Amino acid sequence: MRLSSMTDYAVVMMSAAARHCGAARVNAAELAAETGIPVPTAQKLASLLSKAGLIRSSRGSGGGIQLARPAAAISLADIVEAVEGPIAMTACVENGRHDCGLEDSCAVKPHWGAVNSAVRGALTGVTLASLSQEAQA
Amino acid sequence: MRLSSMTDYAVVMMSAAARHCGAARVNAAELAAETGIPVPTAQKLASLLSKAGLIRSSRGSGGGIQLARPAAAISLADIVEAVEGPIAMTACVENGRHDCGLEDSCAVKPHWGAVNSAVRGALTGVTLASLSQEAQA
DNA sequence: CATAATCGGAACGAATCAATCCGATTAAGG
DNA sequence: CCTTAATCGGATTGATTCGTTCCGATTATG
Repeated sequence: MRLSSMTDYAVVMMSAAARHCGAARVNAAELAAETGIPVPTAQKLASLLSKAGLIRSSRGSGGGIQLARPAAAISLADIVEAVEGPIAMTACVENGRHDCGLEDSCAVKPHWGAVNSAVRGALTGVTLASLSQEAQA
Repeated sequence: MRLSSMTDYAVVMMSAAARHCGAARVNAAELAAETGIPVPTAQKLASLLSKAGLIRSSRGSGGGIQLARPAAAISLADIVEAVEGPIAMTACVENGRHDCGLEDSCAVKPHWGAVNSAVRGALTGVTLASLSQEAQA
């Protein structure tokens, strides 16, 4: 019940990118320096986020990345799914995996779908824009 | 964003125990045989669930375990916290851990509390009684 | 056309997790 | 009161996944 470090870094990185939204392109190394994330890790995250369509990446010298969507249109669920894949609490609901050993006799299995939807809804309700806001403390 | 196998097994095991609620005591080996969970794993889970106060264990010959509370009063969040510890999406909010490297400059940190509450609320809304119901499919 | 800087994917090492085994404790039965 | 039986509890081993790092392919610039 804890998201991986990669996802945590991805959220921090996206938040930093959101603050740089004005600047057309920011390279991954710059974001890494600001956030403290190791540079290779930031590059790997940039690849994942780019493939997921959350950011647009420009190659070549002077290139960099920028948000593909407004920060308000990017939810925490999007980032989690981009890094960790589909949100699935259990291996039962994964497609093609049948190593549970119970399968049909498991009375709990049919209920996981509702749980997944509830958790996903909770994460969808949090937008990147709200995460980028400064703390009110 | 996936709960561990131990938690998955714990939910299945608690569901099986709920169905045996009529029988005063059921030993862990019996539940393991019904659910297909390895016996040593079931024993370890029984220890965790007992320490968390979700089940009552009776030692000695003829002993076993039984639910400490009605199934409707046990939520999925209780089981998750019993096995995996407090629900915390990130290591930031863990008490005593300060290995993030960002700490104060992290603008995202203050918002994780709300996310944790949202997810925890989603899990609290699912009771063991509803999980024990047969599938309506 | 040559150069430089970037993204993309693949390989290595470390840490956590899951499963297993053995000892201590406890209640019942003779 | 003693023996027996069955259970919890913690410690060890192995495997899987995660995190990090490095190298090659691509692309805009000078």
